[in-house]
Amino acid sequence: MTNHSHHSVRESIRTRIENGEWSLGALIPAEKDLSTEYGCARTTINRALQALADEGLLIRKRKGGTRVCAMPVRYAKFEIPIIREQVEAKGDQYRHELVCKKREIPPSDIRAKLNIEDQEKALYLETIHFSNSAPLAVEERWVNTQAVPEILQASFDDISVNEWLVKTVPFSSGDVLFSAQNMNEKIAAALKSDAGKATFVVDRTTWVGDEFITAIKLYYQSGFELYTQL
Amino acid sequence: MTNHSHHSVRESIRTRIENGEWSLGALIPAEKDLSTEYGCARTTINRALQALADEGLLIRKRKGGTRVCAMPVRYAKFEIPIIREQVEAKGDQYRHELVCKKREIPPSDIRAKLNIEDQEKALYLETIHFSNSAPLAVEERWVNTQAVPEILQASFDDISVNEWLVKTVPFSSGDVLFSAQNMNEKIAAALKSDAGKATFVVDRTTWVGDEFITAIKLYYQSGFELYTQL
DNA sequence: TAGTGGTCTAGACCACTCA
DNA sequence: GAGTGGTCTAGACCACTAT
Repeated sequence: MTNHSHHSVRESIRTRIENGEWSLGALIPAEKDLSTEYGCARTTINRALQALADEGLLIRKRKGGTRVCAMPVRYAKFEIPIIREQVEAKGDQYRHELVCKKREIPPSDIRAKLNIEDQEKALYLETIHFSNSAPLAVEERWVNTQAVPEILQASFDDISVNEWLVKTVPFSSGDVLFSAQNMNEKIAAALKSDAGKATFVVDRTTWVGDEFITAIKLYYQSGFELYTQL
Repeated sequence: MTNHSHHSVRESIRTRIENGEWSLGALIPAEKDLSTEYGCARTTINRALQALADEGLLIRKRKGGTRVCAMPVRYAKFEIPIIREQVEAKGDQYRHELVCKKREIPPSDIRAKLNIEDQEKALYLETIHFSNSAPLAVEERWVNTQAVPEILQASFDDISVNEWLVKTVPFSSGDVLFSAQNMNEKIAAALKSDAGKATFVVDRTTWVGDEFITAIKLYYQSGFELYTQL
């Protein structure tokens, strides 16, 4: 086989693994042997195998060689969606409504998450997101104003808080917690639903470097689904 | 700066982006210029920039050059967990109970998902997963026995259906749907909870090549959380 | 058409780790 | 110590696309 391109080599190896040519945990040929077999440079084989190792299909060790992963772990990768885009992707019209904006001392769990000192105030914002004038999600957000003082001057008539932050601190890190909860009275009222209905909850904390920016809790309308692929 | 390694170059560029040296959508220097600046081969720069492009931080076009992504999209990546490991990772003891196993014609939505013909039977399995003898999740699973006929001979005393499938068809593709639902009477009974409580639902379809293997619906105990990082 | 990224090569050296 | 993967280099050619 004379195959030139790390893509084709990668897919070829992937197919051979899926077809069971090498079983779980088995050693596959060394890079130099594969480079002979495929008739290309070792660099090309290396590139292909590294990609498969990144995917979790292979495990590679110097001297130990390359093995088919014995405990294949499936990773799912999905976008943390911007709600406006979620809505507009469906062809619906997006709208949001800021229902609360105040500066006050956050509760202790938020203080801990955002690393805010005891008597320090933060900005609290509550937004309802609409899809075709039906409420899609309620957003409760605390912003660490020490980290992003400019936000106190921003108005959120045109863009949502989230979009403002994405533009201002675009490359942040974060963690996310998904769960299912029963709506309380307040959330149910905002979503024009009934208390007790199941709501998909996304709880997210965001930081840049070692500064915590914001903590968000999103309650989605009942029936909401998050899709992804393996 | 004389820096030799695509890792360090990658992190250096990442930091420069995060620090706003190049703004959203801005053009960054061409590979050959960066290779001069960093004092390394163009290949090394290429490797670093490709990695950042994979992450979604950069957008690259031939002739058009490399730009900081104007609409940064955050990706979350997480493992599709094997329940046993989820449980044992917490130091708890795992146990499962097969409460139903039968061959019958699946409902139409399952037939569509698994591409099963109208009068064809499939295998239905219902399992309860326990963590320290407290029910953690209920699993409803349909298996396409035309794709995996060996499963009819397997007993599931030691390992769960999921683990059997992972071992037998390790490298499958799939899609996943997360949602929040209110427990119905049956699920609530299995989880020793109450009907109406919110349950985190994972709905997953798995295939190999163009053959559909299995469709799973997992109902998690109320309070369950799925964690991931950005 | 010219400039950019995409890729391949051949060779080299290093780092790790198994025996 | 020896065999494996990890990485870098310098040069080359190609593919795409903005102008």
